[in-house]
Amino acid sequence: MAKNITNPEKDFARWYQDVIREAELADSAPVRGCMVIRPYGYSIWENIKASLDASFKKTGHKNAYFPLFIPESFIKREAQHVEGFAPELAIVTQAGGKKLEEPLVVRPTSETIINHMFSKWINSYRDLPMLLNQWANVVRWEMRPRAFLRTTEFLWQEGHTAHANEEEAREETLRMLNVYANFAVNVAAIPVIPGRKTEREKFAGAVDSYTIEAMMGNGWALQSGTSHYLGTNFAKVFDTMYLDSNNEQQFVHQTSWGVSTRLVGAVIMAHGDENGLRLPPKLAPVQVVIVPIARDDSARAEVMTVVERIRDNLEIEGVRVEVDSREGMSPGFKFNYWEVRGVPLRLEIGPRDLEEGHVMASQRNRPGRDSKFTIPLDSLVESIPGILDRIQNEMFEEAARKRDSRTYTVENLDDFREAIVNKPGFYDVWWDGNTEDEARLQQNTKATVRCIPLEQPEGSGKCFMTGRETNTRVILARAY
RNA sequence: CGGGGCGUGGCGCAGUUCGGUAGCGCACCUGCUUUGGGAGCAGGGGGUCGCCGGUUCAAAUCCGGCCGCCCCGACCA
Repeated sequence: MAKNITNPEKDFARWYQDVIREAELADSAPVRGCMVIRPYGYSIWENIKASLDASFKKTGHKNAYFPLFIPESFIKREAQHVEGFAPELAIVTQAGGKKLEEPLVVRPTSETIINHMFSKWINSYRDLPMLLNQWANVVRWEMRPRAFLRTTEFLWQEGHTAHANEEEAREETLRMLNVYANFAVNVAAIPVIPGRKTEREKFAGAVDSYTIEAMMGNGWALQSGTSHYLGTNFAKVFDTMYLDSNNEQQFVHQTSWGVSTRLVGAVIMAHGDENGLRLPPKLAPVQVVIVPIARDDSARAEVMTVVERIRDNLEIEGVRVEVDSREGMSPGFKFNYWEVRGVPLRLEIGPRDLEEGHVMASQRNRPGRDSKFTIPLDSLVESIPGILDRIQNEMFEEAARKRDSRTYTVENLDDFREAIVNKPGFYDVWWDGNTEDEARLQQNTKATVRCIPLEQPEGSGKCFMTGRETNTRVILARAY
């Protein structure tokens, strides 16, 4: 059992904070709710960024940057938008030593300022679609911050697109949701359920919101990415119009979509175990750590020659590798050090291995003795990429198994009330409720409708809350 | 904002009841010995005890006020 890390079975929230501290992912800042992302945590975010950014570019988007400050009046133009965001705005009223004519909002999201600019840049149907993305920080003064999951300031990307008609915009909305789902599954090794948000849960200002919902280690849900069809809601209040081929003015149809540093939290909570972090190789800042073992100087020299050659060859293969040659620390200490940090693969190389012609390897994702195996020295370098792939796959399979084994169903609210406490997880139920039913559900159980999965089964049944016959199933869960 | 808890070297805590020279573990520094699952010994550095005020010969400790943090809830990427 790892020192300084609470058992996740006993206290999951505490475990989460312990892992963040011990793995040196982040530290709290002097301002409440704000977080310093430390180098190791930040490099996980950089890997997330690099992967998504490539996908955005592949789907035709270009990066741009819009300002941090937004005139307060912009936020107020779209009724739903202002209602949703007003309570959590940080507003600058004074600057340059005097009171400002108009207060400036520190952006909570950029739909408004982007529409302001789009309305200048878009004139003709030939300007469409306009496909932009920005990597930025935003500020939302939430009541209950949690590291990575809900910080006052957070880093994210927000895509903003404008299209000639509803069909194209809706297609874009789902295309980007799919980009997120693919990232979650193939890169973060986290299974997700893509679905539509209910009226109650959708983005302030959207016509429809879509989400990917992931399950964390305690059975709670985490909304891990969202994609919105905004319709013409913002276009109408910002006059974002174009001239169509019939010489008629039309409003653009828009989308916005985003993922944030919350994804780092998702990776921690979906994969971590009682010994700390476990990182999927595709996101791990260090994919392979080599711990050289030597009793004396002459052994060390011999071992290091081999270790350095292996490191250089792995680097040529594109593997992110680090040699832990720190002196005065025992091998056992180093093993634990890198395990807490979730490094997927460890190689131990000492005089004994050189004699026997192999190295000892340990896969972080496997428990106990199963984690250790040997790799022949002469085929070491070429076998590593395959092992990393194997770890990546095993981690996804394990997360999927865990998720599936904690996905249940119930027939009525009373059963659910008990079930969600005794067996936290996803509840896949028939649903025909309205917004009031959702509110009642949350009051009674603290759970919410996470999404209406895009994939719906055949047939019908009785809504677990209203008893009405329906052909819609939804996922219920407690959520972060 | 409601309910609970807590502020004492970097981290975790004891000391507060009953006022009397600020302590322990980990971490850190130096040296020697160690190194295949969180090394040992010796020496050493670091704290105006959250802040302000009061009582007192004397306050981490008693009194008054303030501030902050954490956890649980309402809100949310």
